[in-house]
Formats: sequence, C-alpha cells, structure tokens
Amino acid sequence: MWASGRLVPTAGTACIMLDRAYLRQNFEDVKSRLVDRTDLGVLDSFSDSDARRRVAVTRIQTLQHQRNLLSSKVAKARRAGLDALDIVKDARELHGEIKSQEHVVRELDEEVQRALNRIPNLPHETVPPGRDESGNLEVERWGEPPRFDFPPKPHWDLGVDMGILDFERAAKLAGARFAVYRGAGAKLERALMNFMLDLHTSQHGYTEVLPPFIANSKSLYGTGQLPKFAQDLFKLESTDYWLVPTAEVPLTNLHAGETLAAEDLPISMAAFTPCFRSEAGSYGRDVRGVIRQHQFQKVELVKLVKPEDSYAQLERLTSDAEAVLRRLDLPYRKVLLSSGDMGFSAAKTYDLEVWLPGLGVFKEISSCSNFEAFQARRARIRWRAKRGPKAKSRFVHTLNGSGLAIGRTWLAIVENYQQADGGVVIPNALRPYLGAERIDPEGRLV
RNA sequence: GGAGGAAUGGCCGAGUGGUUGAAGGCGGCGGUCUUGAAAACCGCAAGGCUCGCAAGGGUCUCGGGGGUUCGAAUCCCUCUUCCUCCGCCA
Repeated sequence: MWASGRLVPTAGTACIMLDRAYLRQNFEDVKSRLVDRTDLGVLDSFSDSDARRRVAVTRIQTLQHQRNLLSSKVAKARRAGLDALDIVKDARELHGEIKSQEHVVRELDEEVQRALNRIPNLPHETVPPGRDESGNLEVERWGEPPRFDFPPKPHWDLGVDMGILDFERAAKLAGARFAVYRGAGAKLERALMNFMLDLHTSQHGYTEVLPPFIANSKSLYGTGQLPKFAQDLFKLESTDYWLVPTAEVPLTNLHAGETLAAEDLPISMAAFTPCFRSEAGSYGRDVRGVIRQHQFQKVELVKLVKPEDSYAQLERLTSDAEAVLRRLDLPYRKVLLSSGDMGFSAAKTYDLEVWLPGLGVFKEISSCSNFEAFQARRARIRWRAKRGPKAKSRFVHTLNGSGLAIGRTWLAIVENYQQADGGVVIPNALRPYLGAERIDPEGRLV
C-alpha cells in the first residue's frame, strides 16, 4: 500500500481527504451536505472506527509514557553505577504490551483510513444540489452555432473521407478506442497543442511544464484517483507505474510534501501531455469517432493558491479555458455541475461544453474545478504566510481545468468548420500554426 | 545490470546506544540601539496524532518500512532517492 500506516500516524503517512477533527465536530452537517454525493454509511463507519481508534491511541500513549519513565530511570541508575535489573525486568514486560497494542492501533488506523478514502469532498455552498446531471445549471452560452445549407457530417465521416483519420489501422495496432492521425490531421493536433500552450503562457501567466507521462501510486493518491478509481487507469505490469490519466496528476503533485512561501503563490502551470484512460464501464458510450479514446492529448491548467483566493482563481482558470474556445470561435456553453454530478475530489466544477453540429449535441471539452484543500491534504502541499512564531503552515487550495482537451477540440473544429465539399476551413487563430487556410477534401493543407 | 558512497530541521552542517526534537552557522521573525538603515546585541522560531473547557500535558517523527534493546538519529535488515566508477543504451 502506498500510504502504509505506522503504529501511530505521523506527518509522513497520515493522508486524509477531509480533516478528521472537522468531520467529528461537524458530523451531522457534513452528512447533510454529502447526501447527493455518497452512501452515508461511509460516514458512520468512519465515526465508529475513529472513536475506537482514539481509545486505542490513548492507551498506547499511556504505555509508551510509562516505558519512557522506566528507561530514564535505568539511565540514571547506570550513571550512578547501579545495575537497575528490576526496572529492566518491568520494562521488558511493558515492551510486550506495547507491541500487541501497536497491532491494535495499526489495524484501526487502516480502518479509519479506508473509511476516509471513500468520503468525497464537500460541495461549495454555491453548488446546486442534485443527484446527477439533471441538476446542473447552464450559466452561459457563447457563440452562434454555424448554419449549413447541407446536412453537417460527424467528424468520423469527414476525417476518414479526407484521409486524415484512420480507425481501422489504429485497431490493428492497438485496438478499439484508438485513432491514427495522418497528414493534416496530425498537424492540426500539433498546431492545437502549440496554440493552447502559447496562449496560456504568454497571455494568462502560466508556466509551461513538461512532466513525466507516468506517475506512481502515491501521486495518484494525492490527486484522488487512487484508491477508489484504479479501474479507470492503465497500470504498467509488475511496477508501481501508472500511465497518467491527466496532467493534473503530475502537476498537482509537483509540490507534494512541500511547504511553499506566500510569495510563491499562486503557482499557475500549463502542461501538454497524452492522457490514458481504461474507459472501463463506458462500453457502448461514444464508440464512434475520437470523443472517447484510451489515449488523447490535452493541455491542462493547474493552480496552487491561497485558500482565500481559490474561488476567484476558479473563475479565472475557467475563463482562461474559455479563451481558447473564443479565439477558435467555437460555440459553447458553460455549465455549473450539481453536487451529484461532480467528481469525487471537487468542491465546485464548471464544465465547458462545445457545440458539435455533426452530432447535434453539446459535448464536454473542459472541466474546471476547485478542490479546496482536498488534494492538498492528501498530497501534503502547504504554505506559510511568513516564517516566525505565529506562522502556522496551512494547506493550499488546488485547482485544475482542461485548457483544452485537444482531441475534442480537433473534432469540434472539423465539425464546425466543415464545408459542402467535405473540406474544412482553418480558424483564423490557427492559421499561423498550420501555414494554411483550409484542409481540402483530399486532406491537403491549402 | 555490477561495485562503492550518501540521505539530519527553510538551507549548510555536528552528532556511532541514555536530559538530542536534535550543537553550531546561515537565512527568517520580534525586539534593543539608530533620524532611518546597516552592524552589534537579546529573544522567538518544525510537524502529525492524542488527552484537556482551558492553561497545559502525553506520544510519534533525523529519507520510507521493519527489527534488536529497558532505551535508537546512532546497531541490524529492507526499500527508495541521489552521487562516483564500470557495463549497456536513445
């Protein structure tokens, strides 16, 4: 286990999602706030294990205290030239008792941890209550869906017909839910990556980071994918390596275990990475095209901020992601997720959904969330306002959002900018990156 | 892959079984002095868990885990990371 417990939890091993003391003291309130997010039984099992653990911890600490007293008596006796054999004998008995109590505490530690691991984050007060996506709130709609004087096609027809997208050969190479991009298709993907990174680093103040595309269990625990969602990930056989499902994992964990200075914050990072997802449990969903793939490329935005700034920063991060859609002139809507539709670790999430005329639907292209201290507590990312007597360190708040998912941006462009002849016009903002104005029906950049 | 070496508080660095949660230095914070600053001097400064209404107490933490011992930063095992050399490789 990546967060294996010690006898008594220590700074290095006690990883929790919600603060235990907060949970204890606000138990009924927490329960009511999580009613749409989880089976409330996990809260009761936490409460029960936690109470038993505290009794056991108190007991072992008493024993350890007695042992320490005896040990210092031995030390004094030795210095005085005495052998202190009777004290040693008593202490030896204590030793056995402590050892057996250690097992009790260790088991209860793990029990508490297991319960905590299953409790999701508390939704922010501005989050609409709801069991699922039906409780979501559309907060904004931007852009005009393009009008066509022909029936718009889905991207899988357009891409395959132009010869820039190949599913059959991808299936031969790897399997279902993979795609091969060729020629203008591959170059469009690369142009989008550069366009997005350039925009965020030069206009929005993000630092570009190129992280490993593989992460260890500890990192995946830090951001909340583990232990609960292991089935959604690809693991490399007989190693502790996992393919990253999103750059959120390496970027958020970049400062894991550190105490940052106030002047370091906020930290804003942007990274391009491929993302790998097993898509277990999504059989039959989005089976055609490149909407749902085992591997897709994404530019991710991550911020580490002071708690008091985090909701203002969520608005900024979301608008940074929106800026990509606006510059590409892609119509979209902004949706505030309900408490039941949010991810496990999030306190508040906006989804950006791009209009796909070929499919006639809005489809998620970015998800921007404030995790408050949930991830920071697990990854132990702290900050300190200043050093000195009263300078207590606190957890940072973490945020992330796609800026954007490149595969879905690719298909949004193909579908929104499609022409009657089967070609695609390149959005103005992208032309410098492609050196062309359109992709012709034969898949050539012209 | 093979052979060696190393890991101590924000940083550097002492410390090989018994007031060492940890000397000393640097850096930080507060103060004295100063018109102000610097220098000098004085003082304060880790985290987790737990008991307690509180004041305060206890316990654990010297890369991670385990062991020996009445007692471990110090001894043993193991893992991780870093450094040096050899081999291999983009």
